[in-house]
Amino acid sequence: MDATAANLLLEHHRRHARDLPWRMTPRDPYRTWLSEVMLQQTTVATVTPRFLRFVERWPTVEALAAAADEEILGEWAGLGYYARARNLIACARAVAARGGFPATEAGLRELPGLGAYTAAAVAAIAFGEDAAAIDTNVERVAARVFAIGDRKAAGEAAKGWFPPGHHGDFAEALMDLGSSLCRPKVPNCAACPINAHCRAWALGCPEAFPHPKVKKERPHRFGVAWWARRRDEVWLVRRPARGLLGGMAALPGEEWCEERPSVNPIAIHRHGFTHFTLDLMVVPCAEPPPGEGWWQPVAALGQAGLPTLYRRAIEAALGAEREPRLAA
DNA sequence: AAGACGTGGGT
DNA sequence: TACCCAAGTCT
Repeated sequence: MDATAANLLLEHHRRHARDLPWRMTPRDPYRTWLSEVMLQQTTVATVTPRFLRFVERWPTVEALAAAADEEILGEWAGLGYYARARNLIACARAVAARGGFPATEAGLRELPGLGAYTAAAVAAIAFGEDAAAIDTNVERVAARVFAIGDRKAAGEAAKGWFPPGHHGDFAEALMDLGSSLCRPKVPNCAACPINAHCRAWALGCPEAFPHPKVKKERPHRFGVAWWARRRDEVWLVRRPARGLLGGMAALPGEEWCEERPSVNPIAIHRHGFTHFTLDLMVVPCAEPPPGEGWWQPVAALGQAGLPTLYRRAIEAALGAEREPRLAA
């Protein structure tokens, strides 16, 4: 592919690169790794404040490795995809135990939570290795530049495009381009530094590449969450370590199912997950259900580390307590 | 290898 | 409103 286009893009990036908090010089492997994991399927706008809190609380991988699981999971609460946080903990401890991050893509790839993309990104950005980090932005930009419909094929084609010695910068250049100009919808091709090298632009249909993903329908499920109150406290539990919201703080409850349970809820919270929609029925009960748990002061619910599902459900229940007439 | 896995913002 | 999508990984 065209080295001219690659150089134009790098030049454009040097002038227009966004000033993001994980882009310090020299690049810190810890911050590079942490930001890359946070950014998996998550926007820069969402990550930025959370990243700053994280590195203020745990400035080094050793500090993170020494923290308790619940503290880290609580700090991750609301960010979603909690397997990332569980892998983050395991990864930090493995890295601390071996005395630092592996400096190669292959070594990084062995760590929990580092897949093909993240291992390449950290190797290239933090260690200067010529590893091609192919993410959805790179796939989309390449799909348009080369007019390739298939995302994965476009990503493969992009590998030969990375300039030797500049893989980290080039990956960031492609990602910034993908988020600012070469957006999924309504790309701003007129302002693109490489539009003269773009086949999709020449064809007059940049939005036709890559081909759209096939969408599948989201089933509906129901859940019961027990609302056990005592003075100014609520009974919370910790969910099982694996699976959906694994290891996170939660309201106690039953297994979720396909049929609407016949209960008398104080509030119903509808929550959209990636692969299904949930109606969580918050049902008052006199005593906490059997099992482990703790009384959480209502005034300190913000420090409970609740994922958004339960934070919202609890807000709805507290609102219903205050305004019974508005209850569903 | 297709499905599980969260959430918030943009349109 | 409803849908699309985001710096993916794991099983």
